[in-house]
Amino acid sequence: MDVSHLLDDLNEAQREAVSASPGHYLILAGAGSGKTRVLTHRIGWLTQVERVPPWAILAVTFTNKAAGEMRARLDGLIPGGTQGLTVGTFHGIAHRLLRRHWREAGLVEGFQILDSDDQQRLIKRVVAGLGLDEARFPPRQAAWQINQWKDEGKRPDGIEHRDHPVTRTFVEIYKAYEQQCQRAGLVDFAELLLRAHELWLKDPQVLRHYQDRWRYLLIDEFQDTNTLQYAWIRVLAGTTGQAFVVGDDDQAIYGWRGARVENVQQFLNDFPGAKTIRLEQNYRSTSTILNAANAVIARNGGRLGKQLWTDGDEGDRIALYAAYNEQDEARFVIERIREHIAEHGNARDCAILYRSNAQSRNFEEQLIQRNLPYRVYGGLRFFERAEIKDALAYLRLAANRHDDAAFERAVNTPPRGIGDRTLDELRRRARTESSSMWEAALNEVSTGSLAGRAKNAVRAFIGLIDTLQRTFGGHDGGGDEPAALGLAEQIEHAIVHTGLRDFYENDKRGNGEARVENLDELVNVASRFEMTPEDLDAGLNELSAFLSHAALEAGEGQGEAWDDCVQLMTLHSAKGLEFPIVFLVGMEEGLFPSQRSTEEENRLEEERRLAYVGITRARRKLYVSHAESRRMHGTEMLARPSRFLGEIPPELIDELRPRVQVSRPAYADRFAGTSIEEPLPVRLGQRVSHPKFGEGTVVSAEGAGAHMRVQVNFEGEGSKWLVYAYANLTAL
DNA sequence: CCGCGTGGCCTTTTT
DNA sequence: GGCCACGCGG
Repeated sequence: MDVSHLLDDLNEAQREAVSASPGHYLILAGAGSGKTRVLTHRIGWLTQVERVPPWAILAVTFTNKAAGEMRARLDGLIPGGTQGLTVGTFHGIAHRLLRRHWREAGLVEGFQILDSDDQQRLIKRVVAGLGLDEARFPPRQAAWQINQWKDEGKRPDGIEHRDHPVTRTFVEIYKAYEQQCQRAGLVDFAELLLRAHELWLKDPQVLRHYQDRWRYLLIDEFQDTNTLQYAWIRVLAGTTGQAFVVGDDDQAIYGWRGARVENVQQFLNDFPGAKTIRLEQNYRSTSTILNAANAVIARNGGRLGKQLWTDGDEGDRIALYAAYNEQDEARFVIERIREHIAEHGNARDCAILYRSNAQSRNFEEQLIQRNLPYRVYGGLRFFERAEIKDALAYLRLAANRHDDAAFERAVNTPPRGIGDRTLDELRRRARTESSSMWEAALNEVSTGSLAGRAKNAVRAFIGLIDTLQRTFGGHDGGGDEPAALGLAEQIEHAIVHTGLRDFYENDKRGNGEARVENLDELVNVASRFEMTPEDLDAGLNELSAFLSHAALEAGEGQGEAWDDCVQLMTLHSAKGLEFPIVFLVGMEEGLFPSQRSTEEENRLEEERRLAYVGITRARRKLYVSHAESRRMHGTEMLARPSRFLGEIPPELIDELRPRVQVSRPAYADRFAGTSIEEPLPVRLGQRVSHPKFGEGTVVSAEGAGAHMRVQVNFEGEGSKWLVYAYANLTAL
């Protein structure tokens, strides 16, 4: 068989990876080095040369988008040859596994998935139910902690320091939350992975089955794996599986959400005989851009080491613009974009990348003013919209009465006279009888102490859900059921008969019209929905499959990627993408690197990797900019240029609009962390006294001169930001 | 139950 | 500055 198409057009390192002999491999793939290509061609090689049956291959990605791209490229590469191949996200694969083995995993058959928003609401109610002070145990933080524990594979009984009062309380919240989920048949994202992992550990037969099946494991973005995902791969690989992991330690930017770059190093220890192959030739950027990226990332310690190179052009120098303020910065960027478009370029060639979402506003305002089309990535996705979740809550409730998260959402949206008082009563009853809200409602209607009006309202709601289910043609027992409604009809029916549509139509808050459109779109989406063979295989019904799909794949943000629009996004969302022209904006100390990351070396290095990611997004031309003054959180702040700018070799930079002020130090010295630091009037760690707040310690400072602010951690009062010039602090 | 005023907060994001 | 959660008054 001719397999030349698998190796032609590959460089030597890529070929080595694609055609590697059996064993474990770590592919260190630099930015733009053809990583996806290597992954897909490796799969082609395995199936066509090594004669590995496709069903023995498992390819894991982090996002649905990445999984979809891989599938599409495989289809192009090995036509018809991908039958039975598993490509999916960690969560998607865990989900399928649990559907198939729900009994062994200790779940109910029709379990549903809780998204982060549902999870947080549920935890909030758990915190309230335990009688805890929400100020001392914020639901947000509790959710974060629980997810962190789950990501580390920990159940309440396995948590250390449970004798510490604060930890103990969080463990209690965790326990109570777990019980609620179990009773309601709900599984959150982290739980999907944890359950699947536990299933393997406690059921050797199931594990054996999958170890025997998936002998070839390919993992994308390996540097982003967390503890549990890594454990998952190890268990699944067992002693027979072969792991081919692809990643880049220099692009690890998700440490804050539990990803462990250390896993890359760990892999070499844990997988016997693992070999490392480096992909360093870059096919994306000019050598100028690569040299800048290499120089910046070289400042990080503990790297596995890689040096990007290209045999392409040197290209333009990097343009640096020092703006007066954030508006001047936006004006500069938009002007360059206008010039580009005027020279018959496309708007979509240009990307504006920033550290935090709030920075998009300035650019959006000026883009609107100049009448340029743009698209902001991120933000609310389709299935995360309130009206969509409202509609789905009715379906969830019709499918499973004990889904408290859905009950709470549906019960009074639209308003039907079931207020907080009534709900508190139902919650109290559900808690004491450890039942679902639905059961509590039933009991309350028959034997409860609710006032007449409230009781009627609750009774009407129960009737509404029952009717809904009957109309759907569910499995409600009765002999002569009407023909079952299709998914789209069910949704349409629910939207109309629950009053949701009317409610949003008459919504005077201005966006009602858009919400109704979204509801209509939901019906459209449902009518186009098709179950995958895996869904059918797992024995899912259409509704369950659709609901899972909604939670697992929240859909696109606004707009379509293919329109000719200027692209605006955070540096994090830009990972994996590339653009001919990139504007890296807001390169200022305190913003990028962000204030909170400058105190710890680890976090600073992660910021630096983010800078590396940003620089390497650009194909032809990179602009970097910073503003000397910027409005942040409502106040004008002065900021020094980012240290990362100073880390780019000066000879690669073209400074636009050279500064005329003589009062400022010359170029190199303007950058923080290079040589001159403006002296601070206080030291970090300095003990100070404040007339009102008492004594405390200076923990950080930002800005300069009259605008300088310091953060002081006061005993008893907590930490506060104070404008140094007015704070009247005395050093102790 | 709704609308409005106030106070606190404030990186990054996918599943 | 802007968003969101909460509390009060109609």
